[in-house]
Amino acid sequence: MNRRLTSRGKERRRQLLDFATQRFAENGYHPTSVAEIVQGLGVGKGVFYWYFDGKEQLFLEILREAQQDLRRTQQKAIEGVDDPIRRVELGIRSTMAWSSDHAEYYKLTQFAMTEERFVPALRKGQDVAVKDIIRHVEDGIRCGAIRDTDPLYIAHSILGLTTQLVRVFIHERNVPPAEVAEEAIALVLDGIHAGDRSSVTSS
Amino acid sequence: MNRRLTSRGKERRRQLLDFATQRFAENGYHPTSVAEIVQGLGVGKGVFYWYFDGKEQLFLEILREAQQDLRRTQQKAIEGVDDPIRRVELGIRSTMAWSSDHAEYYKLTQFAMTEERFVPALRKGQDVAVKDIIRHVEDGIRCGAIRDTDPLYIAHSILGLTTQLVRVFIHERNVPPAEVAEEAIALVLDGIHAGDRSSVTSS
DNA sequence: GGAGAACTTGACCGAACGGTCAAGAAGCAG
DNA sequence: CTGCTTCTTGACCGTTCGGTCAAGTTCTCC
Repeated sequence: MNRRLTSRGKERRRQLLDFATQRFAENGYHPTSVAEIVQGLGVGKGVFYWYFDGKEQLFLEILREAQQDLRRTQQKAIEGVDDPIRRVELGIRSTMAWSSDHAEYYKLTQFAMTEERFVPALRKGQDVAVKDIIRHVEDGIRCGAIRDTDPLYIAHSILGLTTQLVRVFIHERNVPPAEVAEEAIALVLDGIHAGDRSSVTSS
Repeated sequence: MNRRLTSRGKERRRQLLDFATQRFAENGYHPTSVAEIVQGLGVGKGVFYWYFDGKEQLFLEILREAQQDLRRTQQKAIEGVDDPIRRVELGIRSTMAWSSDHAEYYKLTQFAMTEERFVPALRKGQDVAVKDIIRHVEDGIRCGAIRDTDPLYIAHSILGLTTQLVRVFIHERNVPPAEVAEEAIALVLDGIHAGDRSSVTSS
């Protein structure tokens, strides 16, 4: 579906994307019908199919946009920083901030993983994220700042720990993202063991 | 729906639960219809509604059983062990083993989080898991083996890191669970920083 | 063997879904 | 105003879904 859109058209498309995202996140993909989406905007059903091929394409579009936006945010956050540990730190911090601003997107990802047809789109995004982290981790290993373990494990550990803390503390408990980021970074860098190895945890 | 079931009845119920679990995991909850489930067992539709109130109750039942089974496995694994770090370790190890044997449940959990009506059931299970971990963490803090950070953060960090490694390495890459457990434990205990603090990582 | 409980059948139902489309309104360029 | 594209309407369609139920079969126990 590639249509020439006027500025009014682009605006409509945005409205549809935003409202659908909100409803999908609040109530789930399947329980949210196309009829509900267009009713929510007070327009006819044809509007929806003017801008999108169907419900599925709309959903994929939402995923794609979110992945793109998060990655841009992360890259902006670490640009100009060389220290690999620092880059991981800033990546976590910016992810927490972004996730706090885009709570809706989390549930969409969760759901997407449960239906085969959405998995490929999702995997694409995660692969990019992991590749990004791995680059920093490998730099860190090379310069001796990070333990010499398979970077893939490390990258996914960071991803998993971060994701869970985002869900539980930011989305479910409304803890400020900066605060959660501090804890996440401390745990990522030094684990749960007692005995500080003085990670440079600037605040 | 509380029916007196003969042994034949119990067997049927099991078949329905198992087959539905498999299909939900493979293809998603919504795309799997009740009709498909009963066809898969070669029985009439009435059979389904003899044993369950509906599709939703069936799904909740599957979740409940899985949570119960995992917890029993964990408790069996740590019984008789006193050292808190050791208990966390064994908890992770048994979780990895169980997850490897029950790959289907992972996707079900993912999905359940995306629809409001399933969240309460899920939360109940997670709360129990967190409470279990917290008990060990508090013991660990008390005896100085674990850093003095909010146990809630630590518990969720462990949960999140473990969950992610399970998904990526056990479910997606078929790495042996024992191997993944080793990495998880090392990362949980000591973080990603270089410089071993000689966690007693027995193999 | 008889009675009642446990189980099974499958046609059927109303509702809801994603999606289509002929028709028309609104905006804009010439 | 004319003609073209963009945008909007909402009735309508075929399909599928979760769920019901009257009827029939099988099991159990006395």
